[in-house]
Amino acid sequence: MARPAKVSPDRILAAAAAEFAARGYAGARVDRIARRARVNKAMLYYHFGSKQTIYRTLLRQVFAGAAAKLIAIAETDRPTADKIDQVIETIAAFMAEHAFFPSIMLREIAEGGAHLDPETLKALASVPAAVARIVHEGVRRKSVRAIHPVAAYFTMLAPLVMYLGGAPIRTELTAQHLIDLTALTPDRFVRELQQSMRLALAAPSARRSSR
Amino acid sequence: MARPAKVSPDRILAAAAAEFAARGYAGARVDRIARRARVNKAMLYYHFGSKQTIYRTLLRQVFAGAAAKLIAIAETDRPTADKIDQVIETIAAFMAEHAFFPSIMLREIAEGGAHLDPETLKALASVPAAVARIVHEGVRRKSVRAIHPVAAYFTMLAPLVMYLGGAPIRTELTAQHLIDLTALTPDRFVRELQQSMRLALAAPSARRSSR
DNA sequence: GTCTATACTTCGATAGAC
DNA sequence: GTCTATCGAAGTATAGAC
Repeated sequence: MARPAKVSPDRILAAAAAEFAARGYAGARVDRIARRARVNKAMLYYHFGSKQTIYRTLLRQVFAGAAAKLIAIAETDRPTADKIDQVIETIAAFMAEHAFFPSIMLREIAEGGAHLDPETLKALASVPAAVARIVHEGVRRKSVRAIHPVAAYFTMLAPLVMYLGGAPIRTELTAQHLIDLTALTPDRFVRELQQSMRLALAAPSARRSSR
Repeated sequence: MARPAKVSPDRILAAAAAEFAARGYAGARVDRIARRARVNKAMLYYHFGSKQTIYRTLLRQVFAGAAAKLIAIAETDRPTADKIDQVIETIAAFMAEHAFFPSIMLREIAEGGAHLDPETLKALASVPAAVARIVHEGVRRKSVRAIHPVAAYFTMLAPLVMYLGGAPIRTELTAQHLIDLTALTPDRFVRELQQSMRLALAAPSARRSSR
């Protein structure tokens, strides 16, 4: 559902992703989605039936895609510290590939899931669930300090989502000379975050290493 | 601009805060703001002139309020580690007092500042600026490890914003039995985050303490 | 499957009486 | 300052020809 997309529904979903990310559910315009997808608006209703259905289909796909990658990491049998490193890297890569994902995630959290049906909510929930599972295992094995897995989830992924989703406003703030972002590339940000999380989550016995 | 509010404009701003937080700029309805504020819609236009002006006025106030608290912390002469602890605590308290703040912040980041004028952008920028200043000072004094101050800002505050702003959706996920939030109160979350940040940001020489 | 034209609704904003 | 009534624009969705 990413960039190429030859079939109508896929092109529509790709266009919808950009529109919903930039404007939010309420701000998104069906006409604009149709135009961006280069399909007639009637086609869009022919395939999906409503704006809401497009939105839910899109979110279900993207949450399921992200969760699948995290679950694959969880099922590895590597040390938890490595898995956490991978979670950060993998989500960063996923968001780089699906640039609309951070914005939509930020908006949906703020929205309280108002536009989501139970199935889509379930897909959304599988993301923190997968991360929490990894952290929980680490805590059980005493390689991660005693922390609530959901607290760890937010500590790990919220910075990533807000940093990557905040790219447009940072551009704006930089243009107005209101903030100094010298040398903070996305790549460096990811490495800084990995480092911070290694330090923040390591069990006391496992501390000292900073790689 | 918080809860009590006797004068019309203040009541309008308080109502607008709730409406914008719950629905976003595009989703917010002027009629609903007027109703919530128990003023006639015409009064609302009499005082503010447009939906956009209400939004900008609100955001300028709230960002300035948050930044003021952070600047006060920055100007203290306590150890940086303590200041960082205080930043987390203070922002958490500020968001508890202004429950609409996290949602609006999440939305505005996703929106890329589309509805903001330069002055409001400046108010927004003063929040990360204050935090970055504290971190930068710590790095200079070698009590904080070498990290980009803006990276540290996101690592510290994004979890707080997403966790607190995500309260509605967590309620939803909990009701559907899709996530386990046993024992993760906001208070515990704040303490976990403070702990994580102490571990993540301490300079190598200053490590070992976990209080 | 595809398109044009349009029905129906909602919403931001204002006119104008008091 | 306050209210009622309403305008005009914009938006989702659909009917119906091809």
